[in-house]
Amino acid sequence: MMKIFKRVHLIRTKLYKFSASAHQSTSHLHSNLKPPKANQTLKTYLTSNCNAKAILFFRQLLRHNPSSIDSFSFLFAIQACTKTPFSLEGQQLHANLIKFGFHSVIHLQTSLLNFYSALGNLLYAHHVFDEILSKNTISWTALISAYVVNQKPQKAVELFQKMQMLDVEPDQVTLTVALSACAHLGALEMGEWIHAFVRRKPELMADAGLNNALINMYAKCGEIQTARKLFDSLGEKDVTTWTSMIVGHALHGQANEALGLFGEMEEIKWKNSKNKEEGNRGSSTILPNDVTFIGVLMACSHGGMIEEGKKYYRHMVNYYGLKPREVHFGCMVDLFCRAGLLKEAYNFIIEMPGQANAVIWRTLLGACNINGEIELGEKVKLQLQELEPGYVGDSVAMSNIYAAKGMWDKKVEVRDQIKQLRRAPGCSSIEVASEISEFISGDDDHPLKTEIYEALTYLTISMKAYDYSLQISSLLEF
DNA sequence: TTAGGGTTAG
Repeated sequence: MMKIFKRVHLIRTKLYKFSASAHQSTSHLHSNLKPPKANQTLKTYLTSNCNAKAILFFRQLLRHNPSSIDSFSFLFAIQACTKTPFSLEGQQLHANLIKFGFHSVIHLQTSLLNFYSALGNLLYAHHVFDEILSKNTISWTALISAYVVNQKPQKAVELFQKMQMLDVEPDQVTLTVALSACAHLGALEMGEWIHAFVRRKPELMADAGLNNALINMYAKCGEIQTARKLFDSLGEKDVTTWTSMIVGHALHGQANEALGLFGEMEEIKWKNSKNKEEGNRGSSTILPNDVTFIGVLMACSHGGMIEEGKKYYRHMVNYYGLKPREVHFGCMVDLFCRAGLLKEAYNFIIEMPGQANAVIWRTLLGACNINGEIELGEKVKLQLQELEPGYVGDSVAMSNIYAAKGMWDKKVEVRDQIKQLRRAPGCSSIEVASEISEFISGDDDHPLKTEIYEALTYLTISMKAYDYSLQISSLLEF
């Protein structure tokens, strides 16, 4: 163990020296550059979502007119890579901005953090954050957001607390992101603490996004009445305010409340269009979006309202012209499954455009388990075998279906297959520490488990960071 | 001309 810590220390020292020397040698360069016209073009591509064109244009500048590139050009180019995202091009930009001496420009660093987060690469995102010398509220928020977006809410909350300890003042965006983490975790106490913090500052209380995040947090933490009270108290409501509340009611099985709110939303729209005909000015119209319909369909599904669900689905497509996404198909399958209409669910999956994902098939497999549908269950299991062959849960569900019907031979057969699956080694992220990695996976109750995990985490970060600095130098050609 | 945001099936 000591050897690992020493190694980690050595790597960290090397990295620190690498990053410090880069800052010293090049940080003066960007300040002398004049803002070029080229940035206008880059920005136009970016706002019209022509991200590939933005990258190609940047490449042309780099090859033929590098003196016209400043830190703004890099910023727009990184943003173009983040939106799509373009993984390799973004990393090449990272390498090039180091070459240009822009690596300690905080706007670029924060943008890079966001880029790596969009790739799902939290190690690099965190490493870019570590390299920021004077971390501010925005860079902290970007890091916390990266962990939330990548489904690590616990880490996000820890960072939010660390930020407080370091006396970095959170703003409305930080609090919104932190509330999202609380909602994911069901961390009501922390959510309430944030609400109390918000109440003390009038400028925060006026922020629409923050209020929406509060409604969502209360609803997800089981405090649906508090959520509704807050919702009713808000004067200005946007589509997300309505959607958050509809989803909240739907999750609590309150289908009538959810659908009632959706009705109110549409009523405002009707009133407004009538006002328009009569030449009066009404309040601003709020159109439901595709997420609103996820809430509506969830309400129908949780409330066992099959016909209503089908009706709203048609309404979404035919009246609002919204294109259903995979998630909407999933809602419909869930709707049929909860009502025990497994054939309908299966037909819906077969007829939906594109390939159904594993989650959708798994919803049906779960329903087959509850309803003892062996034949259909086997058919669904074959699909899942294709999509995610190593997923043990599907085999467990299948073995339960057999067991419930007393088909013990079949059950034993599947159980044996599960054992085979488990024999495959778990994912060990670090080769050098494979021994420890295996040791942990075999002993969940080990008294030093936390310490070992900590050491492994540090080691992973350091190794990755080292590898990252090497990659940067090999990527300098763009 | 700059960086970070909320709602999304199981």
